[in-house]
Amino acid sequence: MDPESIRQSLEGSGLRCTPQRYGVMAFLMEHAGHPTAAEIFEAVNRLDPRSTRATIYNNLRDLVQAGLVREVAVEGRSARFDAKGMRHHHFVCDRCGSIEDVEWYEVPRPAAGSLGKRVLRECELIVRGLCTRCAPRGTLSAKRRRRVDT
Amino acid sequence: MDPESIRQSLEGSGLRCTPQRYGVMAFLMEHAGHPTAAEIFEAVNRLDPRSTRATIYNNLRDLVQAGLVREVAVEGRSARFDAKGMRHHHFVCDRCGSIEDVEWYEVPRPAAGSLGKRVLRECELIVRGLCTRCAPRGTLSAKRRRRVDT
DNA sequence: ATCTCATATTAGATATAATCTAAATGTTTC
DNA sequence: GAAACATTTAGATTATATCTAATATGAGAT
Repeated sequence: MDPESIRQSLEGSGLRCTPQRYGVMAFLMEHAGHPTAAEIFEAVNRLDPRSTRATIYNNLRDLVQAGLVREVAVEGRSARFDAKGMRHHHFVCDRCGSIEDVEWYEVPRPAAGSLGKRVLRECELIVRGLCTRCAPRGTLSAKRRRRVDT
Repeated sequence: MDPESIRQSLEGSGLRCTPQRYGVMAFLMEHAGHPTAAEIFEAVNRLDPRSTRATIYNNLRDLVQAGLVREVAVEGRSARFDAKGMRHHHFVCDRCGSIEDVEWYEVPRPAAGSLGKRVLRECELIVRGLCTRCAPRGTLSAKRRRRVDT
């Protein structure tokens, strides 16, 4: 990923290109696996410059607000983050919570009438199921399902 | 909402119809506003029988697992819960995090090829924007946006 | 009706995720 | 280089959810 283009997209969005912020953005662009904040924290801190947890969260929030990064909430798990590159939908694994991209295709929007006076901004599709790592093993039946490492 | 039919849907799913569990289920069926666990806890405990937080969470988990209730995760906010009645999509307010139902309509599923060996279970649409309470006031621009009461 | 036992509930502790605070540091503007 | 502003930091704090181990209870069997 070209460092200069990262710098430009940050500054183009009114964000200063600090080493820490650059690190978060660059990591997200190089790792499309939808990491959690904790994973980003760990990965970034194996390199330089190191960041504190608060800085990671601050920068993720700024990047999301600037529209450069998308945050995806998953039931019962930590949020995951995703550099907005090509448009795509999301596949969420019901078992391990991992997120993968699904090739983009147009989805019809709800009729204006059914929305009333609400303002529609975005329309996103979440596909749920079992990822390839989880599928062969099928569904867990244990009542209190334990988290699974991603 | 007919008490007997609630009892039956619980038992039909292999869940004992305890007063606490019944209370959670009945509350969700009577309040389609997608309450959070905390809201359910509060509401249920204004009546009898009272439940502890753990019981509310246990029952919500059991109900979700039994397929009677849906959990909806929202970025940066607590999970919300929804008795599965008629099929519908969800509208999430970007500003206050509230969830409203959007009339159901069929959405095309991703091509099998693009999913690879993943198992598709469900396909849900999330519509984002501003709810009627938030829309007139427009988008907040404050950098550190505060939570808003729902 | 009562016995039995897996299931459910409880209080409180604990874990996890995310945010806040206040001070220090870095950057830009004049 | 001083003022104004933005960012980072360490650590405390909050919010959300889960766990633990003891106790209670519902529902089928007797």
